[in-house]
Amino acid sequence: MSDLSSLSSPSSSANPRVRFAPSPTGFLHVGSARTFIFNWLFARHTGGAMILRLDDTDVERNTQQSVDSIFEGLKWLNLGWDEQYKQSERLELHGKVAWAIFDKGLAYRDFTPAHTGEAEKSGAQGTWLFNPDAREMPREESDRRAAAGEPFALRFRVPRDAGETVRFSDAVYGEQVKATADIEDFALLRSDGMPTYHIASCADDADLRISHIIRGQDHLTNTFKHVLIFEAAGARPPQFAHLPLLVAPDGTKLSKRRHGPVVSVTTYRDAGFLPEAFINFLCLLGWSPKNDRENMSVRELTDLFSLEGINRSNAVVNFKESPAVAQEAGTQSGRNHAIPNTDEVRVRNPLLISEETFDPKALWLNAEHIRGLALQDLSARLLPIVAEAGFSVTPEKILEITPLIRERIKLLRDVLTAADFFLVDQLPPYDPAELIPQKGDAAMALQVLNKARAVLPNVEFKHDPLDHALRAAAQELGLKAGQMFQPIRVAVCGRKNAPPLFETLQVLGKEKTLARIEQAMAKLGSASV
RNA sequence: GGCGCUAUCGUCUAGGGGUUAGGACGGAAGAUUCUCAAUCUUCAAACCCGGGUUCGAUUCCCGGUAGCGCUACCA
Repeated sequence: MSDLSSLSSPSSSANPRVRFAPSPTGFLHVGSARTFIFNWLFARHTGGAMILRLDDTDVERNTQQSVDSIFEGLKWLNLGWDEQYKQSERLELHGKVAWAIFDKGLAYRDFTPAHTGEAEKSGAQGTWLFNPDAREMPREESDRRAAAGEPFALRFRVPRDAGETVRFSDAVYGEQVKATADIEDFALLRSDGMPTYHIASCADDADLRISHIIRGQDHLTNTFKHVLIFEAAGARPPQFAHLPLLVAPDGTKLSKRRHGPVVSVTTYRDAGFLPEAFINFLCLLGWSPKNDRENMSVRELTDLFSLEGINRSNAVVNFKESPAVAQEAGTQSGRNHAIPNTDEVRVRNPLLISEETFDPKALWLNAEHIRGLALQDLSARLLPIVAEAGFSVTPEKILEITPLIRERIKLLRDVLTAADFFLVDQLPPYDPAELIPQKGDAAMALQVLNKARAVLPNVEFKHDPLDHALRAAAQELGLKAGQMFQPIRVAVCGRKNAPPLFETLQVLGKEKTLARIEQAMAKLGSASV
């Protein structure tokens, strides 16, 4: 009954079944997100099923906060999944499979106390394979000590015959072979009875009829152990596909502590990335459609995705370490770098992340996707951001503003800085000198504004009439168009860099425009006296 | 230390025994425009090192080096 052979041979025509199996011990980071995405893409491309499984057998380190963070991130990705499981609710299965392996003589009890860890970890560590005393312990003695209540771990009895090998074929890395002589007798069950990752994962993969395991390359060498487990449990190993790892610019693996919030999915969300752009970006790290396409929708990615397009070398997420993080890392070097809460603080202040922190390509792709969005769609995504920032604007107003900023923002949150002057009643203070046009002086600025104030009340606030009126005005004053437009632009926007003038005035409206021109003139007057 | 994986512009990548080694981001310059963007054009920028195989290697093989991973009763 506990043998998995009956469970594990789906008919060959069955649709693929893949899983994403995060362990809730931290925030959902970009590497995990990419693994999820590749699995999802593979499932959708092949018409298979996507399964989400929480690998939560490490009760010590699991947190609800982490579970929440994972779901939060996945929800934002908006891809979904078909089935959902939790390993902690499947412990019985794991135990059964482990003991079935034991019953076949392929596992044994090890009464040696657990390693305390660090001691033999660094440097001089030899190649530990197993404790002969435990491995060779007669079954009677083992049973007796277990019956007496002595704690033990259950270990896999890795074959030790000379020349024996374990092999599997990886869809990305090709044929893999390893001598069993190089594989230690790994644990299946801990002394508290809880399953280890290896047995829980394999038992579930077999039971859930997972056909393809697509996961990070950090599991490549673990896979030999897993093949051993599958075979011992009488299950056929699934197809494996290992993904190259995502690493930081310094080549080390992504870590919240070292690299800050840029490795957390929700940071991208909060900074105003479009989920489809973020997905697009992640797909380009370690995978290529091989046709020079870069900007792709989720639909296109699904069509194009294949395991063959995955490459084998680690990819750098080219972010910049934020100054705060870098500085702190410097301060901490050589110390025990265990400052709690700092991660949390940064994660809760996503706005501290400056645009330059992100991988420039991610930013570019986001801008591309933003430009590709329909106006209605974009404005609908902008609205909540504006509202959350405390501005009360109507959807109609945002819709009017959207085309003016669409080509000028890289992140959704940029709406707050790109369209600020549409949103506020009172312009924040600015330097009156900004009002002075090229090759002009304060008098010219005043002259321009004065003219505008005279002309504008009688103009219809639409692009063309404004265009004609203001160009005519410039001509009358003997000024270049640019010299005419700049003082007005600064008067209404509070800065030189802004969307095209006529559209801006149209959206702003006559009343506000005239009021701001008035204020600008006052500023100039008081500044020059 | 042992075992494994990897190596093309700064970054993501395409390619592959003979190529001007392609694309993209970023950078630089220019065009355009009422500023800023967007857009367009152009430029700079790479096959880790050493052997071997070969008429010919960046490509295939071996070695080195480097990076990464695994080496837990973490996952």
